[in-house]
Amino acid sequence: MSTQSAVATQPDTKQRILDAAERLFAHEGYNNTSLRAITGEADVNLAAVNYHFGSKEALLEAVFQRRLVPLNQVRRERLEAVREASQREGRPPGARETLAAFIEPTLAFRESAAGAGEFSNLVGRAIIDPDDTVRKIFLHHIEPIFQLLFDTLREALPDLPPEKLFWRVQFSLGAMGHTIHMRATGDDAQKNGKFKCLPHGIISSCDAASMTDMLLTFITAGMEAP
Amino acid sequence: MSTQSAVATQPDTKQRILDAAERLFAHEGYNNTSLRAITGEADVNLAAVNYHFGSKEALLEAVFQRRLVPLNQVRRERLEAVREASQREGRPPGARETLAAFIEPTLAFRESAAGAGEFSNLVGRAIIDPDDTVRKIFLHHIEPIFQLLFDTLREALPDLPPEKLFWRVQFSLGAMGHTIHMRATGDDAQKNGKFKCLPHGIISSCDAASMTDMLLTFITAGMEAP
DNA sequence: GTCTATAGATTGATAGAC
DNA sequence: GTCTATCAATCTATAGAC
Repeated sequence: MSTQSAVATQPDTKQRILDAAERLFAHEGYNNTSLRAITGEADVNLAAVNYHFGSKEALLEAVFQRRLVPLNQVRRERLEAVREASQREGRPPGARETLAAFIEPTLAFRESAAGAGEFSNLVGRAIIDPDDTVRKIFLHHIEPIFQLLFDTLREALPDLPPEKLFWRVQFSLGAMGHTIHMRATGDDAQKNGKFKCLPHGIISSCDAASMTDMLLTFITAGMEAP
Repeated sequence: MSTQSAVATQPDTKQRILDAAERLFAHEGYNNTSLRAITGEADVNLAAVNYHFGSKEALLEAVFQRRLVPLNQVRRERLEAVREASQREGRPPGARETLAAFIEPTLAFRESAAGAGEFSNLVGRAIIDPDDTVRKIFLHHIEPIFQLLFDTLREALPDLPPEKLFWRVQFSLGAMGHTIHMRATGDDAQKNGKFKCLPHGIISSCDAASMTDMLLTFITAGMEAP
């Protein structure tokens, strides 16, 4: 990406590490993924990680950075479009369109770029991941956009006390994170019988569009509850 | 608990290990908690874990077993009370009372017994924990009660297609798990500035009663959405 | 039942040849 | 930039004295 002189030997080593790390972090979790697993899957040398990124934690940060910057850009544009439309038409923003502006890019991101689906799982995991390392890096990235979401929702639901709004947003994030994570592991899970909590052998179609719609319907109703 | 002859030297070693493991698993996560940390906190010897429980995984199972059996008993009784009342009065069960029968014991358990609060955090974590070990043991315990919850909700919401109901229950569990986990880490988080996503310095009162009420209001509205 | 000591495996990270 | 070899730390689990 940088020097002009280089006819670099393996121009995609960094990318391959990022892709493998993204997939494994999303699938196995940060703490359960060893550098050896990553370099093995990326088919690069073990030492390459520390050469290119410096440490495992810095690699995680790079994984987030690569996807979250453009994703947050989309979310920001959509949230600001919602606010501008509401100002232009002299009405408060709708709760559902506001939530959609935040959530749809997250779930749709899965189809947007090769490998982005794995990252979408990682986001779903990061929202709920109890681990401090993952949580800290992730929160740092979403904090500004979360603030914008919160402010827009305050306009959409002016009668809701801010404290209640805060918790309802948390409920929504929990639902979203858990949903993405279940989608991520769902395919394996059904084969492995890990999905035994799915009663009566119901097989759920979980295409992005219908999932997003169901989730938005659910949390919009919850958000607008009296 | 077993032999009658023993004047056991440290009758509470097992309990102390269980308590320490419960607290650390809930607070740090299963994979991030070493046996050394547990035995250090419990002030017992490292080898005592394997002597009393056999392995780290068996210890986790024992931690779940100790609390989940009585907790599920309460949930079962409350869910069956809801069903009986509905049959007796010739009406379908209410969505909110059904959800409350499942969720209230989980969040109220915190105040019920000494140390149970820690376990409540562990449950919140287990619902959403991506780790397979935790998830598998936990799912095995809640599967029957989950089935009962699902069946009762089907009666409460007969017009909702089962597939949609399934996902809405998942949304609710995600919201609940995330909520418990945030409550668990919230106190530390506010001090450490980890709660930076909390906009404008809003301090949320998170006593069990108001949290449960807010959560139930949210997910009941979501569950009853058209 | 409790303890010390240690085996045996895995981890993140690094030094140095090429 | 890539590789081998290895360090130092950590982990779960166990053997055996007391």
